[in-house]
Amino acid sequence: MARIPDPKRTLTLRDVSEASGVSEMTVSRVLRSRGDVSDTTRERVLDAARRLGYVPNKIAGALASQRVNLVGVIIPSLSNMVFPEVLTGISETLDDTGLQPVVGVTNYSPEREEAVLYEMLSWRPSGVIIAGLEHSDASQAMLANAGIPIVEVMDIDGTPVDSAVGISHRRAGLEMAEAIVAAGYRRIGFLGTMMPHDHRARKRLAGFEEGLAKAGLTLADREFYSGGSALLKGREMTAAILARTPDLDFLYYSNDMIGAGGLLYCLETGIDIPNRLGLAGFNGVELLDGLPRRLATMDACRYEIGRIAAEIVAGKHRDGIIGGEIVELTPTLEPGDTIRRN
Amino acid sequence: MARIPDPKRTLTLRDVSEASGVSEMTVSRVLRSRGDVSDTTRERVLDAARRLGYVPNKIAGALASQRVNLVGVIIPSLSNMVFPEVLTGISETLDDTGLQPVVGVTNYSPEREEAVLYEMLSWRPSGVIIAGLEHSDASQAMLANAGIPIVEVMDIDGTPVDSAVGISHRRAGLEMAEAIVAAGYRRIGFLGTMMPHDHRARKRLAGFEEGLAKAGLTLADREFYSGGSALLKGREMTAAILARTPDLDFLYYSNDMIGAGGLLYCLETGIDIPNRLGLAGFNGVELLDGLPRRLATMDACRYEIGRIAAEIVAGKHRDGIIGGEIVELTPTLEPGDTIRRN
DNA sequence: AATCGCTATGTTACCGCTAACAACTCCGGC
DNA sequence: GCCGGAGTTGTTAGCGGTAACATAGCGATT
Repeated sequence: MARIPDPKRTLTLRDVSEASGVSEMTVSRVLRSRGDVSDTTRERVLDAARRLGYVPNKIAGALASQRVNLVGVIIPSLSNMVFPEVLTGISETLDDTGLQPVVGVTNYSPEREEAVLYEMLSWRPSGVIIAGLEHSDASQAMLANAGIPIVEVMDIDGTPVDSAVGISHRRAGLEMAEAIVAAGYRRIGFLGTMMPHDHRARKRLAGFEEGLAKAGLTLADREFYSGGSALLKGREMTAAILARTPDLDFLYYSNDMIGAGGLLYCLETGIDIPNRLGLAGFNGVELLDGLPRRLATMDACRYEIGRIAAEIVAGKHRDGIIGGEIVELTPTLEPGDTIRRN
Repeated sequence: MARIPDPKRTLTLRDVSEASGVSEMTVSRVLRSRGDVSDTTRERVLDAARRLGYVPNKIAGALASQRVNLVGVIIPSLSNMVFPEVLTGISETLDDTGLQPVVGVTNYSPEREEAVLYEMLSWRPSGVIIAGLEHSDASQAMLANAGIPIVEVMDIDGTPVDSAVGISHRRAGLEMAEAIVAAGYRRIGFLGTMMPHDHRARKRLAGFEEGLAKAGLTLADREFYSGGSALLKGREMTAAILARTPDLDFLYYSNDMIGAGGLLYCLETGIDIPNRLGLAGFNGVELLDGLPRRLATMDACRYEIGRIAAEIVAGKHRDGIIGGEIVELTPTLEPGDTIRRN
């Protein structure tokens, strides 16, 4: 174990510089591998730094260099399965850029989003990736004036501040409706969350109803929930909606988790899936692979969204282009075993 | 929209000070609500700051004040369900302390843990919450010399650097074994992950075998996996182990997710649960509530662990005590419907 | 009226590091 | 022998705030 000169005070460049007999500047150069330093000096410095257990102070470094290797990532929730996957895409892409993601969670609250954004911008990150296109006026203003790359992710139905990467949830809902109608279902129910700030779920529903309307149909019934175990809620809601409107022949769930609950419920109850009743969810979560039947769903391109957003922030996506990019990904319908095949 | 003097340059205290006709120091005082400032001045400053869209620079502030309102949180994974819940406990508790969590993910790799820790410490956080008690020598040294509160969470079977909050996974395994033996099961199989760095899963298994040994039993068979959809893997592994060792009468899963997969498989196959075959998992995840039967499990006190860890870092847990606290929580066995009742 | 004690505000000196530039060494080429 | 340039190291001046202390204003006290 190295001998620590003064256990109370934290080490600075000066300590390393004194321990190795060179100037602070040279130590700084060695530790950042920047500029020319002779091999012997480098070794001596690295040795001293290691021996002392020196950890650089990025606060001072960032202030002096006006450069911060942080990227703010603002998402509504961590318990949703969806966002961790976006994060994975971001992290992996950022890994070889020297940039580091810093995550903030808003719980679908615009006020918290504003607070989190303010806090993040006060650390002067080199970019921000934020879920959704809907933000408070103050948040919009902060994003617009931040002077750094901003990427709004998940959704492209709207006008981004700067860049955007995502899918059209309106279209996702619409296409699902078309597929369901094409499969011959007519009495269709919707089950989803009650969250007023989940704009993407709202847009999917709007697109879905639009798709039904094209075929002259409307939703036969709907059921909403908030909070609790999604799988359990899926069961309960399915039981409730079927009790209320027994002649439904299709249930569209706003996410796979409640869809999976509904699927389990129907299988137990002995309902003939997909003939008597069809089911579909949204997201394409991995979890579904382990279910007794494969729930029809639509992939949300989560990993890909994260990857591209990170590339844009890092300036690696189409070199030269600085901002204002809009990347629309197209989700694919996975019919699974819960929609009739024609 | 406010008129921005110079769109290129980012705003500083000086801009606000000039716009409001007071010194930078007074602006600083207003924005931090520290010290006495007259109401008229305060209003004038706040107005100017709002009008300009000023966002304070915490980098400069932190350097000058030697105070950083960040708490580093280092966890192995986000896709595990378990850690997001710990995070929730941490966030909620930190919320009214002015402290802010910053999350780093290691993917169960000691090397990445070391890198993430180094990166975090270089931002001089006011505390670190880190999962597990096993770290590389370098990581241990960094933690020991950081001069800030360190809380190692999840596990208490070992020696913490500073404080620790968690459960004894050894004992959790042992108690589960005792319960299973008491229920009359004798041919017991284990199914778990192959990750060599998941020390907690390893300790649970060790405790479990210890518990079996007390009754003169040993594991009849075992099956490991890595990667992929846990639910699906649970199915596959269950099929595999039962094919190989058909006379097993109990399956102990290292986590609820694979346990749930196993449960679904067994129900489909028509195996008599819990009489012909008993099942148990670990964690007590909310997901289980939606399953056809309630899987036996043991709660890992995730939320509580997060809450207490955050309190310790914030200095709110037993005021006066600075560090070196060890808090052991005791998980409770939830027998569910998959262990025979006597 | 001089003194005291507040409150409200300003001034100065850093925090720990890095950009920019200066300086010095050593080498070969003319 | 002098010069130019490359390679290496040092010096200086901030980056944008805040702690600590200084100062000004003003009513109350004696």
